[in-house]
Amino acid sequence: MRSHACGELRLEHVGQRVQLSGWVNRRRDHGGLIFVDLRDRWGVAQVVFNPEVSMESFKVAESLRSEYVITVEGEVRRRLPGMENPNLLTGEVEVYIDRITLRNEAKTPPFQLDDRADEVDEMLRLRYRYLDLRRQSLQETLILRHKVTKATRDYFDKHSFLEIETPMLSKSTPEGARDYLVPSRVHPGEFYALPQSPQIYKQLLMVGGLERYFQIVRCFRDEDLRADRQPEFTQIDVEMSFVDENDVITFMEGLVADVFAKTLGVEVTVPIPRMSYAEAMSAYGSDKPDLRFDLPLVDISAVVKDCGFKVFTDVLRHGGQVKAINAKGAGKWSRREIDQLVDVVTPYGAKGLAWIAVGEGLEVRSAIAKFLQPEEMAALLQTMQAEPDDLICIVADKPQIVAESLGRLRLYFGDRLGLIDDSQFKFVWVVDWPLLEYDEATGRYSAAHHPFTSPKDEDLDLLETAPGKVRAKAYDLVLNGVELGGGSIRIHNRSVQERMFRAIGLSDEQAREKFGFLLEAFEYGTPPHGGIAFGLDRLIMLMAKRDSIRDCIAFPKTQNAGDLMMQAPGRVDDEQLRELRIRLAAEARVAGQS
RNA sequence: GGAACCGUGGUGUAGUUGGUCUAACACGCCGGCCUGUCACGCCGGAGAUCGCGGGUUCGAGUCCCGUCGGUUCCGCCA
Repeated sequence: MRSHACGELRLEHVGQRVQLSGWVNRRRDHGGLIFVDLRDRWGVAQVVFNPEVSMESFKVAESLRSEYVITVEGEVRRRLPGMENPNLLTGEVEVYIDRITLRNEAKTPPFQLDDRADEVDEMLRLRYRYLDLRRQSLQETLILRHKVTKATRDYFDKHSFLEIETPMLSKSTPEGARDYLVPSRVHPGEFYALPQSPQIYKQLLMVGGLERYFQIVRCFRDEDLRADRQPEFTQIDVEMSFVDENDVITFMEGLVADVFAKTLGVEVTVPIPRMSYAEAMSAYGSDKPDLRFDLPLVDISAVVKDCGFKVFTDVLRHGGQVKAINAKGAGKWSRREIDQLVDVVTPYGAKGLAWIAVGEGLEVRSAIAKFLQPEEMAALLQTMQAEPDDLICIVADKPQIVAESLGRLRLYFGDRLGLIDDSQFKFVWVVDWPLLEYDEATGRYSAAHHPFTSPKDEDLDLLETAPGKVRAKAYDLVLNGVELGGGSIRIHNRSVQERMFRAIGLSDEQAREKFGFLLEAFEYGTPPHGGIAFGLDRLIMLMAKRDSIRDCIAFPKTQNAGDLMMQAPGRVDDEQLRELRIRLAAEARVAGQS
């Protein structure tokens, strides 16, 4: 049905007879002459219907409408001088049509399938996703996605990795995200869980001697959605034997550099800088710092420790800290604008936001000025390297709250003050993560990464004495303030794994029940191993400069995990439920009546 | 579980404090004219009980409550 793609026609094809198939992108009817922009995946070509060339084709062309599907044949000609269209790659030529076959008519689409559709309500576009997909901007991200996975497979293949599939029907494990469950018909009352990640399988592949594994694999987490979180998403999943942290990091830097070079033509400088978790939290108030701009958090505890402002001194007396950021240029903002900044930090637990606006000659405008001695204020300004028009924002609280609220305020200023250069790709490895984090709700420690992460050798014996101080052999790759993925060197020794389980409050009995097969496997000569997983959807989102991973997935779900096109999820027949021995609770039955 | 924002012809928007709103504009759609357009042009036309339900009021697109859908965020996401 085609000899050429619409988008590939060039001057070199002039004089050739071609057959094209595609959609009517636009029709321009001049009465005695009709132009049609014919579109396929490869682009757009102008085809011309002239009654002097073919009255029969011309008659058909008069009835064409947007999105009609046609096949046309004719001769490629160079456009008349002055009639070229420089906006079109095919703009120097056009095809004079003498045969046309109407393959299918089309209803008028519910929205116009051009760039203007970016403004159309996403709800409508998701209901007609198959129409939205015809648009160039969406096709571009899917093409990029293909190129990225292709480059990824090539890279791993070149380094003798094996792509190995792991089960989708798996088992629910404690900890981690909520599982998607699949009822078993054969085992009434029992459920499979869809994998949150193939974590244990890939470790067992290492026990199985496969040495180098990767998989581009779907993962499922039944948690609430965000712009960068879908209930099903894709990971580039990797595991290697006989490696340490440095090996995995270096290897993945090679992948990133290779993929960016081959798909975007962007050179990623390796090695990618590394930053400890402690440093990231302290300087940027985030475990995924956006390094496209500076604006660091500065500890001013020492400067204000004896000042007259009780809020600061009380916090410091109770083990808190006082930190500040210096927003260049925001010192000129109105009182009203500055006062609204407090709304940025209160959702993260900050009880308030103190600020100092710096004017010409370093005179200050601030509600807390009266609590500070002149020399304290001078020291503060010097610590913050204050200049005219600066706005110094201060939060005093527990370290965690200070970090999070000032970290968010930093991002807010980065956006508001235009500090972010969108064209950049700023990578950073965050390393030396804590192994465990204390959960105030349960009064227990839980795994910060996952319970198979190896402690640093030198911290191993803190596991029982000071669990919060143990650092992990874990690493996250961060790009432009987004967590691209993370991994770790794993525990490969039964006794260490048992100590880890105990540290997170799992009894030996529970550990054996849930992970006995893993503990047993560790007794059969398990090699040291480690790995990582990258979020493919997020990677594409960042590479394509999109704000949502929905733009990088062919058929994404809405915030309440629904599919507006398929109307999934949906009710099932009573018979299906009977086979599964499942009976709906009363509230589920009522909710389903619609 | 919580907070905020959005919902007006097919699409995108306008609609000031409730009152010629008998709902406007652009695009699209339909019909007519047009042989060099390329977001073609010109002329004409159709198309909306303002998401849904209640309330306040003499009067609601506009105010209030609820509900549905969507988005962003908090919690959650080892």
